[in-house]
Amino acid sequence: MKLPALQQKFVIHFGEMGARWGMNRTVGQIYAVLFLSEQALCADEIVTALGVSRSNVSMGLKELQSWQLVHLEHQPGDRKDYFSTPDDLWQIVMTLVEQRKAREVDPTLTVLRGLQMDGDYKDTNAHARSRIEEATRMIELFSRWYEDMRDVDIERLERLLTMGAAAQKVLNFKPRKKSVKRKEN
Amino acid sequence: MKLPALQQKFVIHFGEMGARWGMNRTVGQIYAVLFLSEQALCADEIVTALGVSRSNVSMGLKELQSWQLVHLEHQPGDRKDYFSTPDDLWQIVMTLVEQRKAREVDPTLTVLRGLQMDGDYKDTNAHARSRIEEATRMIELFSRWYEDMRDVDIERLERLLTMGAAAQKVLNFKPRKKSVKRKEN
DNA sequence: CTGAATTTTCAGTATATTCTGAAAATACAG
DNA sequence: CTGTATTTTCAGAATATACTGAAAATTCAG
Repeated sequence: MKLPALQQKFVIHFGEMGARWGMNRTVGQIYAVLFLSEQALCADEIVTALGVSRSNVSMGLKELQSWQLVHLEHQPGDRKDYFSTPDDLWQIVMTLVEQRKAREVDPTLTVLRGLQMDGDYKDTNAHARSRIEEATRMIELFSRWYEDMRDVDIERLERLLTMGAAAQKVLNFKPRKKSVKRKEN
Repeated sequence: MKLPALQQKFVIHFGEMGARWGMNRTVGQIYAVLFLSEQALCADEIVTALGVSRSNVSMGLKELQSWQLVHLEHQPGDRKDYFSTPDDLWQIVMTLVEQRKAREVDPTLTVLRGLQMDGDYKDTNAHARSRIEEATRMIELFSRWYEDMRDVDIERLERLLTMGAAAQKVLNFKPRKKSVKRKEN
């Protein structure tokens, strides 16, 4: 299971990306290997593909399972664990979004609401209070939207995305807000 | 500029979150302090609010400027630099999204397209090729949607989000795809 | 049961990141 | 210019994170 050069590049890039997504490099790489593989792979195949220790792969797979990004299966007459990613890329994207929401957005909402319940809240200065409330409102808006959208399948989503964009263009006859400055990269 | 307990909690939470968002804890905290403050603050005020070193604040502010999340200004008759966050929360959210896209999505798209240009590409096995192509297509779909949406102002966005959700509910008379399993939190 | 195959755990090590204080650079009033 | 206020840089220390190999735990065929 030595990886061909091209797949190597893919794997390395997803290692870097994984690191920005709250996994670490190895976890990202393990995922990438599984993503490209047609068959489910066992831990040792991943070890040779990536050249990292067996224990590292074991920990990485455990993390991917906690993200619900890989699926464990067995092959008849083989005691090993085999891992694979869903065939449906859309499902993968939704899982990623769901997990990030659970790890980033939901706890933030909990904290923000908690602050507003807090005994000291009324003593906080008006400006800070209104920023906290505004932030809460905005996050709730997105959460609600996301929850409505969560179960759309990909064909419908494509339609909705196109629709949203078209609607936006129509509404946008009026002069635009100045856009956020972009950064080259 | 010692922070009241409630604001302290807010700041600490955004420190944790900042860490998951590719800044580090201190950078997140600096941002949180500025976000809650009505007036622009100078570096030393942030130092006392957070109890970290002056140089750490200096580096943190530099990073926040590179993310375009804070704005530097001056007060008449004062040589110090003062920093603030935009009043418009919507603009802040758009900046965050823009930056993450620039740091996560765009480079990935570049790599994926690069692989397909690569001399070895045709030699790669069919399954890996089709996964790479599928991923490219999906990321392009979202990028295009995002680019269409980028300049919407908040009132319009609220309408669009509501519209999208409503449209989704109407389309959803037909049986749903099974949803991604959710995790409690 | 027993023992081989396999996975998991974990203490210690290696690596990477963040933070600090001191020194250097910059900015500008007088 | 000179000197003071301010910000930035950076080498080294502190901290946090990731990785390994060896040992322990688990699984299951015989």
